[in-house]
Amino acid sequence: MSEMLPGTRIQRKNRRIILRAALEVFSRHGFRGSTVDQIAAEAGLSKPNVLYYFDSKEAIHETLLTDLLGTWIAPLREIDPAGDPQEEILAYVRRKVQMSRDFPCESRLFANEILQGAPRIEGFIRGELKTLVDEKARLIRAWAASGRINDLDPYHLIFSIWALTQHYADFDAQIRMLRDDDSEPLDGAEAHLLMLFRRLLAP
Amino acid sequence: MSEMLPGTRIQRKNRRIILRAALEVFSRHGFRGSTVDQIAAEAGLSKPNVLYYFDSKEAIHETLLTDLLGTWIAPLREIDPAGDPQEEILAYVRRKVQMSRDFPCESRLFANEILQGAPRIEGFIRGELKTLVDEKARLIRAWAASGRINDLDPYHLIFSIWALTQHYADFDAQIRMLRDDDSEPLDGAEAHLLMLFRRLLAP
DNA sequence: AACAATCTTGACTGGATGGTCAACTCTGGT
DNA sequence: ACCAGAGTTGACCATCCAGTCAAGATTGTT
Repeated sequence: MSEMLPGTRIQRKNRRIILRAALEVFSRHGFRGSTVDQIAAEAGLSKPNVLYYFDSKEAIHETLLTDLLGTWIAPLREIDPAGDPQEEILAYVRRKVQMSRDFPCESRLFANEILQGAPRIEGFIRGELKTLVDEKARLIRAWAASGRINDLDPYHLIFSIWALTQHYADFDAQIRMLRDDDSEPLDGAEAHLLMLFRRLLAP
Repeated sequence: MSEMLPGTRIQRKNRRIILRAALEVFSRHGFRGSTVDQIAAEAGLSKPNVLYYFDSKEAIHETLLTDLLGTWIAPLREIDPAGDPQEEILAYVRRKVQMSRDFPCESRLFANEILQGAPRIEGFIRGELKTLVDEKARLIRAWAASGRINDLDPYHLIFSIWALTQHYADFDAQIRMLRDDDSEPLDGAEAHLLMLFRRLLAP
């Protein structure tokens, strides 16, 4: 039998179930607004059972956040200095749209943290994220200097991509209420955003 | 003596102080995450004193939200069908940037509500806001049909304006942590956003 | 000054909530 | 079948928190 993951089969299964349920609850109500009872109910377990697998509510939250951060910056990291500038940035937009579609809860969990002033992930933002953003900003500036894309502030460009893509996950409730049909808002969004950034980036 | 506002001088003063303090607290921690004690401390009053001026924590929150909604849609309402299409939309962007600068707490309070699924303001969104958005969407579509601006989905245009402008208020903490200098991020943002929408709207 | 109305607060209550524990059940290996 | 360890939970505790209340302090009016 493989020794890949720690814990028994049941441990692995229940920890996964709890994290899934906690993500749903935390992403909607924030840390303080969520209760262990809610998480337990969502997971289909009893409260003491949830606390058998995690030391505390705080520990569940921290696990979720830590797991999240890695996947959160992966799309930005994949921007290839050797690729075509416009295509690389548009591909990044596509990856971010995809993340809003596939991981809306994760997006809201992140948004909740930032809204509160980012106390739990300040280290990540000032460290790993800032290093990466600075690096990609230099790259974009170099691309602009070579005349292959419109010359714009790379930080504001990155913030614009974040704002526009994450908005469709974070403000999903509002967007749905403002639509007549019940089509997926993100379907039209991808085309709209690609058009927007194509125009913005054209030299 | 004027009878403009209800209550005594002290009542008006303290209600204002409490609402100001509550806005600060609620906008950071959300409704469930905030305590009356926090609000009282921020206001420099005792907890029972806060509850002397408002029936409940819920009542404070509701007052804030109701006060907010009116000012929140005013900038959109001001778009003038008789004006120049591009200038009208750019002026709307400018007003929204101004709101993020002047009322960041209000923006975060709103964002918190939407993140939670907008349970308290669903009526407002489906009613007053939707009516207004639909009206302005028709206007923008007519403008596009007349060839005076780029032909794009008016709903996605409006969502883009909201996403980009509110991002600077809602994600302020992150943006500050990613900057080296300590200049006001919104200074550069306004120029960036106006450039972005000028390019997007060009026919 | 005197009085009534308004304002303020320390001490309290009841319910919610995070976390514990002892007793119980289930699982897998022999 | 048996057993040791893993998994589960009802009952419980301590703390936090919204809201109450009665008693005292302040204010405005005469």
